[in-house]
This record gives sequence, C-alpha cells and structure tokens, in this order.
Amino acid sequence: MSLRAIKTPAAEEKGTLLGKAGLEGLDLVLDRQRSATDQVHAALRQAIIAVRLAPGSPISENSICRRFDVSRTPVRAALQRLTEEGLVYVYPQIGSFVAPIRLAGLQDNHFIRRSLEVALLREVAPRWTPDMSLRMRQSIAQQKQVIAKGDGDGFYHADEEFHHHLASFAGREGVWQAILAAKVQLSRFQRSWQTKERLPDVIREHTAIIDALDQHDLAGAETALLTHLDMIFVIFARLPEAQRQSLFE
Amino acid sequence: MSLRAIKTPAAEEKGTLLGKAGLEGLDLVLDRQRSATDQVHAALRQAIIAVRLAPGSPISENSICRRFDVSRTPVRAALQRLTEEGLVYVYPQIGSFVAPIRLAGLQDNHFIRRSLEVALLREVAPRWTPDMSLRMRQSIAQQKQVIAKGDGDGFYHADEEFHHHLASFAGREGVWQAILAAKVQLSRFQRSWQTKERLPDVIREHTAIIDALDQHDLAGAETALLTHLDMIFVIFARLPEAQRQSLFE
DNA sequence: CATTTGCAACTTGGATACAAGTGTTATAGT
DNA sequence: ACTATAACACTTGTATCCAAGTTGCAAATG
Repeated sequence: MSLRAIKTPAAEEKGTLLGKAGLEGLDLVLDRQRSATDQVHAALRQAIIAVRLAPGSPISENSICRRFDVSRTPVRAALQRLTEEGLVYVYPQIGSFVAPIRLAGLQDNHFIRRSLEVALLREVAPRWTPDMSLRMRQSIAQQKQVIAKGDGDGFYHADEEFHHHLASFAGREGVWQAILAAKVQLSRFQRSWQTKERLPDVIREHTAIIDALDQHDLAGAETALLTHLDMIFVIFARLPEAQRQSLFE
Repeated sequence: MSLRAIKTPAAEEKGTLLGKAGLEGLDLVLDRQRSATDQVHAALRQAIIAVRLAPGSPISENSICRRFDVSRTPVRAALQRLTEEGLVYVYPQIGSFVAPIRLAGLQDNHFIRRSLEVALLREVAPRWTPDMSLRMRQSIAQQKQVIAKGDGDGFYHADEEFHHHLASFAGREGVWQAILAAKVQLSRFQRSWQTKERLPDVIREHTAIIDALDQHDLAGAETALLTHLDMIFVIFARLPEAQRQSLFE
C-alpha cells in the first residue's frame, strides 16, 4: 500500500517529513474545565469542514499532540469520533488522513438531506404561521448582511440556521441532527468550490421558498426547496474537468 | 446526582456491587488478528440491540475489562463509539449505562426512517423489474421459514434484508447506512415489546408492498409501506400503561 | 440519638510506555 | 552498477499508571 506517497507539499520541499501537515493555522487554548477530547474534536472538526485542512492531508496522532500539547489519549478519542462522522480515515500502522471528498458519498448524502428536508417541509407547511415566516425572513436578512460584509463563515452559519428553523418548526431536533450529519460532506464540497457570485442566488432561492409558504402553496414551496438544494449539481457541472476528476478518487 | 441509585438486581441481592451488571450472558473469544476495539464494540452493540443488555444497565469499563479480558483502552474506545451511536450514555466520574429507550428519540428516528424509505421507494418504483420482485419475494419466503422455526434473531435479520433491498435497488448503500443508524433505537423497542403474534402480519404487509409494485401502483405501494412502518405506533398503543410510562423517562 | 465528617471504593479522563506493523533509506554483498 | 538486506523512523493499537470526582458507609462528635 503506497499511502505514504501522500505527502504534504512542505514535506516534499524539505526532507524532514515532520508532522506539520496543514495544522499550522490551528491553535487551541485548553480550557481545563471542559474535556480535552471535546476541544480537540471540535477544533479538528471545524477545520476539516471549513477546508482549512485539505482532504487527504495526513494528520498523525503525534502531530496533533505536539500541536495542541495534549497526550495521545484525547487525540485518539477525537480522531475516532471524526472517523465515525466520516471526516477522517484511519489506516492502522500507516496513518490517519482527512477524508477525501468523493462524489459517490456526496450523492448519497445529498439524497438523505433532500429527502429529510422535503419531509419536514410537508409537515410544516400545513401549520405555517406568520411568526414562522417572520423568523425565516429575519434569517434571510442576516444572510444579506454577512454577504455585504464578505464574511464567508458568517454566511455558512446563517444559511444553516435558515434550514435549521424548518426542523425546529416541526419540533424535530433529532431530524436536524441527522441532516447535519449528512450535510458535513456537502458543506466541505460547497466550501471548496462555491463561488461568491452564487450567494445572491441563494438569497433569492430562500426567499422563493418562504414566498410560496406564505401563499400556502405547498407544491410550489417543495419545488423551490428542491431546486435550491439541487443547485449543488450545478456547482458540480460548472467545475473544471481537472477538479471534477478529483471527486472520483 | 443520584445515578448510583441505578443498581442491577444482582447487585441489590448481594451487597458487593460488582461489575457483573447483565454481562453474564456475554462472551467473546479474542481474535488477535482483528482489533480488540472492533470486537468489543461489536459484541456490546449486538447485545444492546438484542436487548440482552437491559436499557439503563450500568456497564463500567472495568467490568467489561474483566468480562472480556482486555485492557481498558479498547473498552473505552468501544464505549465511545457506542456513545456516538446513541446506545450508551457516559457520565464522567459516575458511570456508563446502556441508553434508555425514549419516546422522543423514537419519534424522530421513525420520522427519519420513514422519510428515507419512502424516498427510496419513489426512486425504485419507476424502475421496478421482475428480478427485483423475485428477490423481494425470496426474502419474504425466508421470513416465513424463520417464523416457522421460531427464530427471533433470524426474523430480525431477514426483515432487515428486505428493507435493505430497497436501498440496493436504488443503488444507494449510503442511504441504507443512515437508515440503519436511525433504526437501532426502533429495533430495540420492537425487540422489547413486539409479540410473535404480529409476525404473520408483517409478512402480509411486506407482500402488499411488493404486490402494489408489481402492478406499477406507486401510490398503493407507498401507503402500504407507510402503514407497515407506522405499525410501530400500534405496538406502542397496545402497550400496558406501566411499560408505556417507562418511555417518558 | 442525630448529625457531620472523613475514609474507602468506585467511576471516567488523561498521560505514558511498550508492542507490532509499514515504508524508506542506507549499507553491505555480489 | 545493481540487488538484497538490515536498520531506522514513523505509524496506530494496547496496557498500565495516575489524577480527579462521586457516592455510600462508618465512625466520631455534638
């Protein structure tokens, strides 16, 4: 198995092959009250989802130990949690790597998210209230604000909140957790290739969904939601061939 | 916090409060080739799903170490994995316990499973082939066999295979994994209170789904699938009040 | 007798040492 | 020059030790 062939550019430059494989930007002040495992897990998870850690990057346990100044035990626990979430691959005796973004998994994850959000919409639509509409439009307004500020992370969170509302209105937080789990890979894909030019379109699509709901037009809301979610395929289609290839392993 | 009050009956009889909290029936011969973590995880997971380990049972790391004759490290890893799956609760400095079965979680899990399976059905129905029908009916035939043999575990697996086919026909194994994750709590519920009298009904419901698909009746198949899945509520409604109460904590 | 205080036994969280496997590299032999 | 082998650096898996927190009981104290 020639997995060791995966090297960080820095390691190729100088021969040392130290463990600083994309972890440079990360830092973490340990809060002795909370568990070290949770903090390492949260830090790595956020870095992977925000693609500050590139897919395929080697992240050995010891390199993380040195980076965060904790022992291997909480680091191992964090990596195992990330493995469960599909964000890290561990090859025994070889190494641990940030999970690559693969089209096959992307399609399944998109199917899950799509199905669940549509199911939530169908449950919420008949009980749609002006208060719900108001809160959704407030969320959209916030999305416009963070776009104006050019805050990528902010838009990501505002967008997530918008979709979260749908589950909250249905009283199904557990379903939102499932969507969140399916969404991580999609988020990594979007953060990799979504351009800023698309963001105003996202606003329009969100607005179209709420407009349809306000008019008690379930079918219209459903198609609006679907076209919004399926835009990920448009992003994919517009990808240059070279980058598209990377999604097939 | 009075969690220590949760004691196993055996521990209440003799005062020792040893760690043999329902683990008696479990056994495991360690295969030194595979990782100890995986084997402990699989053994515990199976025992919890099959309700051989009662919900609420205390399972301390050390008790499992003594039971399986491994060190705490792989046991800890296995318990953390089970925590991720929602099968075990860990209270630091207090203990680890088999997760209780709660109605709130059951409803969300059922919603997820229902939505995903219906979505799969809608995708498969237009592409329905005689070969698919054949394999489904073979699965049903096997279900009849294991019922005749009175093999509870066998029926569980055959039933699972039936639903798995749906995802396979759609070419979405990843979706099946998600269904599986949502299904564990439902399985524990069914294994706790589903009577053998219902099993022939399950056969009928499965057959009704395939019959509708064979007649290219998507709407009929969908309602048949939904009534089949929603039978879990009927099981719940028929529950004696005392047992029903236990699901509200 | 009632209350409090401290000890003992238990729990999980973290740190560290060792075991075993893998891949590269340098060195010795041909 | 080329090949084979051995040493080395690196990886994750496991075992064990210590730290810190919780609980129950027993003994000491009023």
